[in-house]
Amino acid sequence: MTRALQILKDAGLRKTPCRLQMLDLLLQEGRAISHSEFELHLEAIDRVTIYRTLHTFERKGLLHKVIDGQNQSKFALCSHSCDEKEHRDEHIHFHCENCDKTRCLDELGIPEIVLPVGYSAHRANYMIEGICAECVGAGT
Amino acid sequence: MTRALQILKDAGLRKTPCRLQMLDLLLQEGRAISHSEFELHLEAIDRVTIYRTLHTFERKGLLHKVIDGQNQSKFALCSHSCDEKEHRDEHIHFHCENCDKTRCLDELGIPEIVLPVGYSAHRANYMIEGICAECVGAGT
DNA sequence: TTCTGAATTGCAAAACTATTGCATTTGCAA
DNA sequence: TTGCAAATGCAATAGTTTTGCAATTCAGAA
Ligand SMILES: [Mn+2]
Ligand SMILES: [Mn+2]
Ligand SMILES: [Zn+2]
Ligand SMILES: [Zn+2]
Repeated sequence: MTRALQILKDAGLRKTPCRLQMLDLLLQEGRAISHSEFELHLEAIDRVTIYRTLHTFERKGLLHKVIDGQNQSKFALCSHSCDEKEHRDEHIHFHCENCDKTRCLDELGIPEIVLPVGYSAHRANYMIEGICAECVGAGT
Repeated sequence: MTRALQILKDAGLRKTPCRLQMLDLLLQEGRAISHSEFELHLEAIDRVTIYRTLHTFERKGLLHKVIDGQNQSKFALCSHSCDEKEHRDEHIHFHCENCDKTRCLDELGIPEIVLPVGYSAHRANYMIEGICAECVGAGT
């Protein structure tokens, strides 16, 4: 049984071509993917179905939305034990200014901050922009 | 001479009603403002002019773009010596889940991170979501 | 103060991004 | 194999940001 199929089973979701292709792309690329990038790879699939699948996957704890400062949401696989009840995706994200790819740095937690009196924190987002390992030293 | 006018002079920008009203709102609110919020306050001004003014101000180092938790862009006054050559806006931002207001925490720097080998950082973004000082204990 | 050219604006249109309604198709468990 | 809820495709709508261009306005020079 393929990895993508296992993920769908575990989430209690039906196996469909759109879902399998989207999971395959995410697994293969190992980074956050935008709606428009899915659209390019899934030629036979309707735009709307991709939007709906992204929402379903996010709700089920398969994906988390990554804010990378461009005006487009990207989505990355949740690595741990996220599910419908609770997401735990508090790690640093890296956006490459050269190739525009966005990656989860799962191993890097977000440093805690002491806030001014009166503020209370629920969630934090730490995003770094720069040049990724693939692009360093690679001209252009 | 009003504060807003002084800012325009210092930046070498012409005085126009749109620019003055936008700076006035930013100075009065002391927080990051979204395009749609400017649009509500500046009734006589065209949407497109607001977009263009935001870009101009950003380029001149008067504003910096703030990404809040919903991937929506907001804009806040630069507090220090930003200009056309260089922005220095590396501080933490706070987005309140209750009132949706976004503020710069200018006094809080962003903790540095050691990145995996090969990555190089240019800029960092640290955003906290939670409840702000104004909203804590204020029902609703 | 008046004049003049460049900067700024408004309006229309286009380009992008995301959501909704509904009829049809599909996956899966009984 | 069948029944039915879940998922999809398509058309339409809604929301956001950019672009082109003609008309207006600002600020410095005369
Ligand atoms: Mn992530
Ligand atoms: Mn700020
Ligand atoms: Zn890169
Ligand atoms: Zn608040």
